[in-house]
Amino acid sequence: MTETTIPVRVRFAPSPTGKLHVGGARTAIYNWAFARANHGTFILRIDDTDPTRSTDENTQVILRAMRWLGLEWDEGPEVGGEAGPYWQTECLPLYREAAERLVREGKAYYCFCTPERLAADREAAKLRKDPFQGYQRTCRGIGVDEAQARVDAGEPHTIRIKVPLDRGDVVVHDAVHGDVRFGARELDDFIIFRSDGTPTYNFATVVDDARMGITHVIRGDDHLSNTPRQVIVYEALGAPTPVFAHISMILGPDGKKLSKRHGATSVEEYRDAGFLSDAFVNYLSLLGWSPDADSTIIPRERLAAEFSLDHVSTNPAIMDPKKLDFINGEYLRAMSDDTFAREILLVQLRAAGLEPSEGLTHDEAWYVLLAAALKPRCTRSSDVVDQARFLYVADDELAYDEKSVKKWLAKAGADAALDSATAALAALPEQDWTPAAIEAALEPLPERLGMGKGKVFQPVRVGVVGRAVSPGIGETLALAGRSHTLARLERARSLAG
RNA sequence: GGCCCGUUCGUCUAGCGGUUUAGGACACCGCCCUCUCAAGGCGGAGAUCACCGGUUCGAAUCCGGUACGGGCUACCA
Repeated sequence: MTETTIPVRVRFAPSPTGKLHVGGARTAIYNWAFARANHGTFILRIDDTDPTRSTDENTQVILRAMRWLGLEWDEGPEVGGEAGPYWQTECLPLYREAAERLVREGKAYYCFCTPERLAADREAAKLRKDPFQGYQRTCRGIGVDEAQARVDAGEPHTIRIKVPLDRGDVVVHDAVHGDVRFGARELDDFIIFRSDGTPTYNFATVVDDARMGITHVIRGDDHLSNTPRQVIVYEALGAPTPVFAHISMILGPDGKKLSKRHGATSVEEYRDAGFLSDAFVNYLSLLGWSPDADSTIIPRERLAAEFSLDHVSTNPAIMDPKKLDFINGEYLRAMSDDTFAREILLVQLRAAGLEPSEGLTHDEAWYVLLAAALKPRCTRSSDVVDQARFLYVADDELAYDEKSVKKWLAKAGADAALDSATAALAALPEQDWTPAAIEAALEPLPERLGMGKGKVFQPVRVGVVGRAVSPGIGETLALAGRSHTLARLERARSLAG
């Protein structure tokens, strides 16, 4: 992007009023990637000024989600930094000081209008069809001494910013939208400090962003209209305005704002559903950004190296779960069998209670074989559980899928297929019980029986697996083991017609 | 009401005035591979670039308007 003379400092500032949503996650990813691509600093700040909705638990959930996403922050909670505090609730005195300083400097003033009065003014403006329905600057003319006296007397008051009368249009320099112009008449003297002594969002974030030396504010589109207000605050504070970058929203499949009724919305739900952090980050980063015309799989190193604001698209993106599945499958398949066995198989099987939490039920080679067999058949990590389940039930407790039995076992010829397969397999000694040897043993049977391959192999598969779908027959039987295979074939024989 | 933003295959996008019969990916369809299901390979269909006008020799690309969607306009963030 543009070359910057000062080092890049960006921040992600979630409100702990809920879990980390996919929209917030993408904002975090862009901030992180932008910092990395520009050798800058990525700051995490907790915007918890809303005490009624913010909770420590949510904060923890967000930190955990950030860690899971692999978005390590350089400054912020738990890691500290020069520009702290990184929690807005710890900055309350700072906001107060800043606001009072502005009052002293004549850049802000006390307002004694009651909410009722404001509502009435707004109503009146609407009635006379005044295009401007903002604050009428009622208290702007009150003398400094009088205002101070009323404040000292305990009269409820807010503090409002004083937009300079000679301030022209505000032009926001946005790295993704270009220059956006807001008419000077639209700006009103908005509240920066509430009567309860807390700062408003538009004030607190600017105080913090200025204090932290944020150079680029990358955030959701919903803040674009607030930006001119914030620019006024920067100017009052005498702080340089950062570059802004407003990114679009993420929508549900129906084109409406993403919400619970669309299914999973929080990062941890995706984690729990068996998505890989790398794949999830890859998918989300592509929702509104692309490095070139034809890349889909973008490792986070590449994202961190190539991310740039001028390739961020302006239009909202609809979340497509199918593509997420695809990308996740790609990452799964890209893993080595060994890694897949250790990080996916074992973890998932243990979570499902199939593998003991300590020790293993099979030897290492077995897991690698299982990994190789299952890897191309999974889109989510958790898919391995269902596919491996037949390997973890007792022979006499294996459940048979009704349709598969009907289609393959309860058919004429199935008995002959099972008998000859059993004979061929029984002749295979334990030490030769490998996928290749099993396939070699089974290979001549169809011709010998004068049957199609499916007619021979499918009854065997259903007999051992309980259903008609599994990895290749050699791998499947090798994984099941010799004795289990023979026991199951014998049991299946009774179901064959 | 006012202000602001957005609109390229179903979806994510490439595209920055001629290189475009608008490219890629997911999804979809077909074929190949094949003992099933995947994976993989090959191919196909799919977008009058929201609409209307203008600028230009030439526009998806620039300008204006309209429609639709979204945001802000709060003592929410």
